[in-house]
Amino acid sequence: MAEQIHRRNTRQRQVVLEELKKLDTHPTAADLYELARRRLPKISLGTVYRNLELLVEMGLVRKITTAGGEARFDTDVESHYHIRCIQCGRITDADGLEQEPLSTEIRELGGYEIVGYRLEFEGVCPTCSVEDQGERSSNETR
Amino acid sequence: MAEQIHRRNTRQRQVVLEELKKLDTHPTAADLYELARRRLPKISLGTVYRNLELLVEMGLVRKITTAGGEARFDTDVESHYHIRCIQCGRITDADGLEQEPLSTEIRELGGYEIVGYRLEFEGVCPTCSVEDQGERSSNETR
DNA sequence: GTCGCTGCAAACTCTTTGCAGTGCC
DNA sequence: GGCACTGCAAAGAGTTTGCAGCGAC
Repeated sequence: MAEQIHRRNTRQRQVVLEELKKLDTHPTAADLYELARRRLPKISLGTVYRNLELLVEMGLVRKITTAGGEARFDTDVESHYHIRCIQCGRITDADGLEQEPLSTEIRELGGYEIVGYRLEFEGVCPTCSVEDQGERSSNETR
Repeated sequence: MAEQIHRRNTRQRQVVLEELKKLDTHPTAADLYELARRRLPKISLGTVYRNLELLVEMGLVRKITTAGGEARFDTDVESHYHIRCIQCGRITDADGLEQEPLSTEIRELGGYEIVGYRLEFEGVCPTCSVEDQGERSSNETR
């Protein structure tokens, strides 16, 4: 269980991690694929996924799974909250609010052994907020 | 925008809602499809999805999108927290903890206009907890 | 009779996986 | 040189959608 797994330091893995570190925008796997492809035109999406998974296992990357669907990735491994734009899905760090450790009172809930929690704020990002103003006329229910 | 949309009260819609009301287990669309099929053998999964979407729009059903992937559904429209089993994905209501209204201080965060938040507890459900005990030998990393 | 809804199947999005070849250690 | 990793492509899960016919109102 605690056996050391051998990992190679491949160019693909380096590039994925480097591109992710450059950003603070919480890109999706597809975003990173596009960025990595500029440097390694033959890299495949499967490789990006496999490397992100490994990097998460190695503790270098955090995978953010929000209500929006696609997973997003982050090199800031420290725990912090996220804000999700309910219109475009963009994820931003909630700076200023540090994630509080789980209350020791909440170790058991509904028969579950509680190990953590995820808090996610929902809102409208500045970009979508501006677009809303301009789209008042062509508004649709869906 | 506020125009009245005419909706028919179809058998399929009734059955989906009735089956959902019977449960407090937060079934997935596929679960409801199976249940509905016992009463309407020809119902299609697409119809279940379409009706769930309509019922959500009508405010009769809540859609729960957790970190786990599949959406789950609930007729308890009142806001409350959920606990997700990190092993089997089961969702349970966090009884006893009422969802607190969003603090008036948090109306703006990182440039976002904040409209809400979602809090989800993570833990191991009673069933998986028991299984863990019995599977200590055949444990795998993945 | 109208048109919202249905069943069916195909399509779509995101992610994972099987395989044969490649290149890191 | 072994084998972790790659590119490619196909498969998989969950969900949506186009279409012709059906049935609630």
